[in-house]
Amino acid sequence: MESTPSRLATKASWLVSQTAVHVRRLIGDEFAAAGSRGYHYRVLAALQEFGPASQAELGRRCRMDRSDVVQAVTELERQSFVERSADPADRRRNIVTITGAGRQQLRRLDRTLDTVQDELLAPLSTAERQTLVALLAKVVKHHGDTPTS
Amino acid sequence: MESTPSRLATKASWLVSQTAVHVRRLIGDEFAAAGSRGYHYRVLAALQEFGPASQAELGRRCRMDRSDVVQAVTELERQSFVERSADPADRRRNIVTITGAGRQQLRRLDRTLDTVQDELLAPLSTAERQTLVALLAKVVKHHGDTPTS
DNA sequence: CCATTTCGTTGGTGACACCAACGATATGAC
DNA sequence: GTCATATCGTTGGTGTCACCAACGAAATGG
Repeated sequence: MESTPSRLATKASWLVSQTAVHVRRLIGDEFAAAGSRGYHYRVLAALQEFGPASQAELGRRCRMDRSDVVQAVTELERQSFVERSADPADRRRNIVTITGAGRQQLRRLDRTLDTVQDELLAPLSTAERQTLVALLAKVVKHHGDTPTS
Repeated sequence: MESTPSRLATKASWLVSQTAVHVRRLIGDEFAAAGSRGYHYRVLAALQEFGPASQAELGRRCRMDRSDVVQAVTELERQSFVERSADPADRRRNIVTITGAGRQQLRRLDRTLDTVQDELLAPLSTAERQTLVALLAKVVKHHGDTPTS
């Protein structure tokens, strides 16, 4: 097997990107089989944990663009996993609510996601997994607090 | 600031993906300013480290699809960063060679990439950075040895 | 010699992230 | 109150990366 350039193999940016590729592969297949994708899971998770929310709030919580929330919610609505209703208190807003079927789908996605974590972190010990998660959390938090815009 | 669902924030897959998003943001801007993108860097790096190569070999080294190599090499050729020539020993192959200008571009991208590593890993100590790189390398290596196909 | 494989190429697809602009609505300053 | 400003949902784009199918040309192995 041809080896990859050391310039790449030793850089954190490359390793992160390639790991993310694997994440997408693992999740993509499983989610597609369930008729969902990453964006759908994010929205369902946010609704489950924080209750009904406007699309703008969902976007901020899930790190999604407003326009992508529109599409995700539309697709989830078509699958009867969420409901969209006008906010009487603020007529600009929609209130998005998760349904029973949505909760069920979320549980299903949660299960597959748990096995994905195991596959992804297979070569690491329990301690190493915790270390990796902690370090990545630190990086993500830092960039969340120090936004680009 | 609205917080993200704990389902997401605690999962390695989410943290990896979000970190990769930051990597793309950091690299994307800088590379675009230099008229390049990730694929271009990969090809230039492989050519620099291993010398002239066929497109198929570049694809295997850089984890790129054959068709994506075609486009990247075409664009690099248009910028005079590489040259494409037929392989006399195997008329199916092209031999791709990096040019002087290509080496210069690679050095430029290398520099910006170094500063990107610093920005990305800013919240981590030197020891933590090494740990993170080692853990990710283990994950990437594992999935490289255990290919999907 | 023929089946199989490899190579470059074309022309798609999908996921994710993002941007600009719009009308409708809410809010804050004055 | 009025008016500038900001927010919300929506539409309709764009770019990057990853990937797939199919093709002709060429090499290879049995």
